[in-house]
Amino acid sequence: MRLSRAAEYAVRCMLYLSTAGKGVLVGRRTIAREMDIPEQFLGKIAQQLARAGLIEIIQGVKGGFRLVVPPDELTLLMVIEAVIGEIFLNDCMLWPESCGRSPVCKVHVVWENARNQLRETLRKATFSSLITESPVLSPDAHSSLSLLNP
Amino acid sequence: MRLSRAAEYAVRCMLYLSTAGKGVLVGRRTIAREMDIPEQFLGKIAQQLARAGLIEIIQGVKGGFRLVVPPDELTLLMVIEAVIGEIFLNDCMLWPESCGRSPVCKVHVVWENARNQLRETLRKATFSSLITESPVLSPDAHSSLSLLNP
DNA sequence: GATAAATCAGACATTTTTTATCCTATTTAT
DNA sequence: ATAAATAGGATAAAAAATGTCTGATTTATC
Repeated sequence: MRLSRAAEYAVRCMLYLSTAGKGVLVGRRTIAREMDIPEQFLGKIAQQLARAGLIEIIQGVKGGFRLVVPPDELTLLMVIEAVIGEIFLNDCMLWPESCGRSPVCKVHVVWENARNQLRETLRKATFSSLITESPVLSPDAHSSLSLLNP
Repeated sequence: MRLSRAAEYAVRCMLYLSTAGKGVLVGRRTIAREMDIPEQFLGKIAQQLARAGLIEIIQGVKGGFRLVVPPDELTLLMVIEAVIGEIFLNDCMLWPESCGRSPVCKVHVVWENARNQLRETLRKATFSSLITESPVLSPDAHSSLSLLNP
């Protein structure tokens, strides 16, 4: 019932890119170092974010990632579902036909409500709201100052 | 991000016991058969439900399970957390000290809200409300009639 | 054009979690 | 005593998650 680490990494990455600003190119290594993400793993996650149209990946020397969606249109839900797929809280909701109890059973109604609530909460959380007046980096990430105070 | 099958089984088991009524003894094999749960696995799950004080396990010939809590006081939250532990949606909320971003970062506020909402929704869902006017058994479970129409 | 720095993409490895099952012991009605 | 039922620890099997390795590709720069 927990968020995967990959999704948590994705959020961290997008927080960093949001702080940098839409369209600003940041190297993969930089993000990995600043946000405590295994660099190769970040590569995999970035592919998913790119496929979802949230970032653009630039190859070659001076390559890296850049935010495509403006932070005030980017939501936690978009980032998380880009990585873990559409959120479902239980199986029978995902494959109602395999359960046989779905349309009639009130349990599924509860779960459906819970799911909708959760997704709505995550949809309301834009990255611009998440980075305002709130440090995104851990206290010991000194070098981040180069980004925040250019 | 999905509910474990064990928790789903637990819910099914409690739905059956709730239909039977508080204090009514039902054999493990019966529940397993009627609710499509592997019998040995159900045994394991029942131990957790018993430890949480939700059911009582009777050994010996004519043994089985019986509901301790009345269905109108029994909630989805109680059953699910008895099996999977207290619900947390992400790690940093569970071990804030390991993250270093917890108290300041707004992401965690969002997740905390989401968590509270989810738990509240599940807390409001009592088993008495879940079994009223709603068939709990799959259509092909003929033998269930012996329980429902004694 | 050659080189070096960067990412891509698929395969592979490792670890953790989940989902059971096996087997012996224990309990209890008859 | 016996037989039917569950307990509980050990173990197995499967699935998912978390990375890592390696060769290919892209691109700025010399």
